[in-house]
Amino acid sequence: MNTLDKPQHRRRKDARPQELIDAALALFVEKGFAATRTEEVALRAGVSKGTLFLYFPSKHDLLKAVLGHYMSERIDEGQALVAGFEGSRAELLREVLTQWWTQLYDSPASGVFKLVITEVRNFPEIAEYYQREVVDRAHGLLAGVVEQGIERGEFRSVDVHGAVHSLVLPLIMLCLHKHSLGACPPCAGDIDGHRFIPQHVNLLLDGLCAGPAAAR
Amino acid sequence: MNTLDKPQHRRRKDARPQELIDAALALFVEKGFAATRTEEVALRAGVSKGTLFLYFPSKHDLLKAVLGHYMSERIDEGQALVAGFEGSRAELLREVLTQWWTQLYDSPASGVFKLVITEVRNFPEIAEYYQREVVDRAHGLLAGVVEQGIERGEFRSVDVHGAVHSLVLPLIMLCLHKHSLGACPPCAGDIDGHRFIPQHVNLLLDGLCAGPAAAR
Amino acid sequence: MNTLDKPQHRRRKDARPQELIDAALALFVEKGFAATRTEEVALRAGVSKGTLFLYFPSKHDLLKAVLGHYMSERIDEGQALVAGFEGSRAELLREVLTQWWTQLYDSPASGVFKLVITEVRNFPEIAEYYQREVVDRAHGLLAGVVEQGIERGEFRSVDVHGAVHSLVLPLIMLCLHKHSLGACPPCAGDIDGHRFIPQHVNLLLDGLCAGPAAAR
Amino acid sequence: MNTLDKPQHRRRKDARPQELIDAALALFVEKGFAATRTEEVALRAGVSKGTLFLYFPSKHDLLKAVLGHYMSERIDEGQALVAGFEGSRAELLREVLTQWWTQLYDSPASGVFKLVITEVRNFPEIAEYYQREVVDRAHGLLAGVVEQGIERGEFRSVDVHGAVHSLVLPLIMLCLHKHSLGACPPCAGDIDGHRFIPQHVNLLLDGLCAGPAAAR
DNA sequence: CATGAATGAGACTTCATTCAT
DNA sequence: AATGAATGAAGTCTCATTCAT
Repeated sequence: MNTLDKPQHRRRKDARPQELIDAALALFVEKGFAATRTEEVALRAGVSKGTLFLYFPSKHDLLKAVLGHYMSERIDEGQALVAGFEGSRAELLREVLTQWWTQLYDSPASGVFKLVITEVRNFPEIAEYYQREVVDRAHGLLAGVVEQGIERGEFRSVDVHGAVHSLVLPLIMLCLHKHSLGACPPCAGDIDGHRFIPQHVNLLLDGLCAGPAAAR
Repeated sequence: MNTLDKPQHRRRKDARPQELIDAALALFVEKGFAATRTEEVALRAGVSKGTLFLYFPSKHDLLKAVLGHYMSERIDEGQALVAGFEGSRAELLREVLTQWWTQLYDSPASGVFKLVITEVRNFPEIAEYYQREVVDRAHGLLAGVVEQGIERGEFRSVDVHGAVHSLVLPLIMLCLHKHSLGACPPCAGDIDGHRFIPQHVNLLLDGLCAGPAAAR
Repeated sequence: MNTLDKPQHRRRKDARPQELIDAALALFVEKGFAATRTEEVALRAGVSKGTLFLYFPSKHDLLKAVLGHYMSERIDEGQALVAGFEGSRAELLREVLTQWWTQLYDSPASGVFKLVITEVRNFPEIAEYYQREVVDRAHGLLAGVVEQGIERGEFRSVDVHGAVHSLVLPLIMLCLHKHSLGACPPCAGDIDGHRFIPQHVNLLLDGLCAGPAAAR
Repeated sequence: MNTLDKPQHRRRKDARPQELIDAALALFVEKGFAATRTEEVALRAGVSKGTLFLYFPSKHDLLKAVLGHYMSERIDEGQALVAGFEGSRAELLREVLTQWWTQLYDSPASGVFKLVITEVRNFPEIAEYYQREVVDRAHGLLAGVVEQGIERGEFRSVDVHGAVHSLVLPLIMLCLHKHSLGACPPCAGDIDGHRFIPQHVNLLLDGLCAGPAAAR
């Protein structure tokens, strides 16, 4: 039977894993891994309970697939952005952190942070993968930019790692908020990420570029 | 019946709820609410399965007790610290954020952030309580200080709420990290909170105090 | 999907609720509702613990299903019997009470009386249903016949409700006995329902038909 | 320490078992043995959980005490009533069944029937005791009276055991009803035992005394 | 491939019973 | 003798996973 005979059917079948992963991400992020039933994931993906297990041998493997799927490519994008940028390091940071992060913040992938925070201690293998493939790569990328900025005299000679954390941690926190308190009725619209991201970057770049700090 | 009549008996009974809450906090933070068995909590508190239910009618009520127990009083401390401080608003922020937050960071209460992030969407009643009693109060406290700083001419005229978020979100994130990736072998010592907290505060105060920002 | 498409599969699934209800009736009647474990019911129905909960959301719902299942249709039969009978009201009572009740007595449905007696105070919703759908309907049916008998001059002018109770209560008691003391070794065969029912009906019809009672 | 030194205390202590038995009867009858908690019994008797176990080694022993306590002496009373009666057997039956049974019906002991019906199959030892000490004695008592009535020519020559059952079963059923459906809101006052008992006895005596029954 | 009925380990919770006070 | 805190066996119910159809 030729593959081309049933394009619709075929396309569905090929898309299944991704549909299941998307459904799983949404539900795991909303309710937590343990509190999400496999049947809910299946139904949200439009298949039946048993079908999920044709594609993923266990709920735990589904979690691993979810976590492995969303971040690496984003970091590739970030690396490309940095590599191709010609201009001041301050401008680069502004560019990277606003554009790149805003995209991430707006996408479902923003939920991965919550999922990792929540589950990493229950599944140690995830820790190693995530630290290596996501945290270290992303941190390294930004640390390189800050270092260049210091070398070029754009930035004061601050602690590079600390500065990167000051830049990035609020952005991660923004993503966490979006999927926790920020998703609850009493505080809807509490924080507007689209306004906050550039404000935050500007404030920190001011700190980085400032002359010998006023009164310390 | 006087409390002193049955010292051993009484003393245990009075201490039990706190012991159970402490055990529950540790385990809920480590493994998540759903993935923690009530028996584990009981055993960690040194009692048997059934005893837990003498003090808390259900696992869910235990969670509520845990969440209600740790934060409010910390914020009272912060308010006292702010109210009693005479000096520049920059110094006040430095004081509050380093001393106060370092204490929080070092205590088990730091885990509450993870617990809230994780469970707030499963238990809507928690959202309202936490937003009102913790988030709003803490944010208001710091926003007041920043506002005073602007009025006094210490700080530039920045967006107050944004600035507070830039100050606070990394500190919350630090607490989350401590109980997630930071607690996993591959990244032990990844971030040193004791170093980072003052660095971060300084960097941001530089940004707040800077003259008309260089190139924006 | 046609029922005939999956004969084995379907036929089992369709039969399950009834099999479970039958098993539950037998065990609830024998041991009482609270003293019967759900797993016993499941095993007696030939399925495993969890399967029961695919068909009934809780043990309590199973009880409601059991109670709702056995009586209403029997009363329909009684009503048909009465409606279609042409002959003396005495004969009709003899017919209805011996034939109809003997069938009931011989069937597992006879246990429902014990179950209702036992559980009605724990589950108030059952009381209302049972009083309305079973007690009132059955009593009304017989009261109608007795009334007709009096109108036609077959019976003396007795208290209708009292007479119906005198007729019916021993028959209910017979069913209760069958499933309590009567089912215990020391008194097996203590009362022979098949002999007693017609004897009892005759004795009472004698009372109903008697001339002005001898010495009262 | 002399017994007379603490009359109040002493009297309480001596009364404890009976108070516990009374409390247990009420609750076991209302909710069933399995569904009644020992603590409820203790509280209703005005003592604490542990105290119950000073007087009864187990919940099951409490049940046995309850069942053994209420019936035997009533039957002694009945025997005395019968033995001392001079007059027609019909009058004797009327006397015994109305006076004696009405007392029973009005007292908490009426609940024992429900308790026995409910629990006899779970506790086989009860069956033997109850059949021997209560059922057989009471049945024998009445059967003797009916037999005498036949011998004296007062009653027609009916089946003695059947007649006794026709007489007694509705009265037992009355007691059961009082503690089951009759105790539920929708049917309060449904049956008035005080009216029904004499009516029923009269109706049956009419049957017993009737001339050669009409059309049989 | 897809389904969904079935399973059974395991979770939360109750409660008879014990025992230190 | 009386209490009531503590225990842990046992019960109800859930849900990841399997497998006949």
